[in-house]
Amino acid sequence: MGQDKKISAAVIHRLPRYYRYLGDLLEKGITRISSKELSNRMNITASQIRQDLNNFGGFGQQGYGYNAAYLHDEIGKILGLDRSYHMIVIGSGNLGQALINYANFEKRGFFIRAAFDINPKLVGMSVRGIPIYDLDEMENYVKTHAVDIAILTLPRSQAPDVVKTLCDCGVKGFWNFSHMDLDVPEGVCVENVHLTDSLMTLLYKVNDASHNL
Amino acid sequence: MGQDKKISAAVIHRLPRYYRYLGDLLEKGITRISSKELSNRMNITASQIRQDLNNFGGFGQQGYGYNAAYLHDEIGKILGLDRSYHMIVIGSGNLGQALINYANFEKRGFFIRAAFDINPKLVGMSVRGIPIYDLDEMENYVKTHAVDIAILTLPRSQAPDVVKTLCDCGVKGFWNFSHMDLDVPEGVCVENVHLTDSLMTLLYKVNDASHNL
DNA sequence: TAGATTGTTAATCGATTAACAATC
DNA sequence: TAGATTGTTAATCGATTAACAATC
Repeated sequence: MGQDKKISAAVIHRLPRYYRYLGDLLEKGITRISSKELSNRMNITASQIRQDLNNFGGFGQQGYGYNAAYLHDEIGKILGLDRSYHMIVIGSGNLGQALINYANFEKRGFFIRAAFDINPKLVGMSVRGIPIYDLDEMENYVKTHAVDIAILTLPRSQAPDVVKTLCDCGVKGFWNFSHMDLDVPEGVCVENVHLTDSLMTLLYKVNDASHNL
Repeated sequence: MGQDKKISAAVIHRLPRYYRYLGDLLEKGITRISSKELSNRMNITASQIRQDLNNFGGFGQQGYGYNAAYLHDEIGKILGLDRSYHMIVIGSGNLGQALINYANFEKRGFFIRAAFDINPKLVGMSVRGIPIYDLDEMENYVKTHAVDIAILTLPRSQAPDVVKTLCDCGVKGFWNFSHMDLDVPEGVCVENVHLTDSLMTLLYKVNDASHNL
């Protein structure tokens, strides 16, 4: 990416949010934005915005601010949105199918190419044109097709075996919706979406707020 | 919750993970665990575990460690899992229905009581026994039923109006899957699940890892 | 030029880690 | 009692915020 020093997780997690806000600005026809103005909209400090961006380069201009379209585009490149990705869904139940049906992914260049399941009722079906194959065929599929990312929407008990197989086949990215932390080799990346954990966090906040009335 | 000093977001986000690991230990029949042993399993430091827990009280015993069942139970109480919650789903498309179908929520005491949508094809249907009502009926429903949490799985354009109405009716918790940051009054809590942001974060990591080969 | 706002260095704040006395 | 491990204080580390010189 050009930058050398290690970027902290906190910064990386803010990048998609910057990207989203800049996209919104463009839709509203706003072409120019200062860190001050963006900080007001995003509820963070202008200093943090400038620090974050300067991890990757100087995208602004003194006295002017940032060109929204240019900055949007540059953050897109930093995130890797300037190319497309092949994805597969492992576990084609409700959540897996919901993700397959989410058409917006394609606009961003995320293409779900195949889905897998062990349930004979699902195998052979297709969802929005995406075929659901038997899980037994997964290994062969991954060996014969380029797969950038595996989306794990399967029960946790099955996750470790599947992950092992996919790692052995060279899959480097896992978007993990199974309620389990994965053990992967060096160089393999995991992003967890632990829905139950997320909901519990909300409960804590709601209860805490009601106690502090 | 008894504790007085403010608990940081970092700690709160780790609580469900502790809860999950302790539940796993119990399933394996492990009754006793030291912070050292737990730190090995969770890949964090023992020091952090002890610091985190001591925000809420002293749950362990010198020379012994922690009783897994007791600690699990106590963290459950801290999270508010000792009571049940009424939830509604706003936006009953693929993702909304997938969440309704996720039966595990009920085991934890999270009950989805009703769903809403504007799509006439969905209104009148029911999913796993949960009725889908017209969005117009939402306000009346919330005024006549106890609703702890609203799950927002609707397009972002519709989110602000719905949130305004629900806040006015006294809903205090939002589990937000719409691709937008919500503006809510003091005392109302939001937990965001920004799926696209999450996927972009994964892309960054995957690309970064491949550059550093 | 004068005004605005960046990029960047320095100061502050908070979170994590280390250390150890207390104690089971 | 001796050994183990907590609860808690102190040290370190990193992230956020503030400040300001550079410059468009």
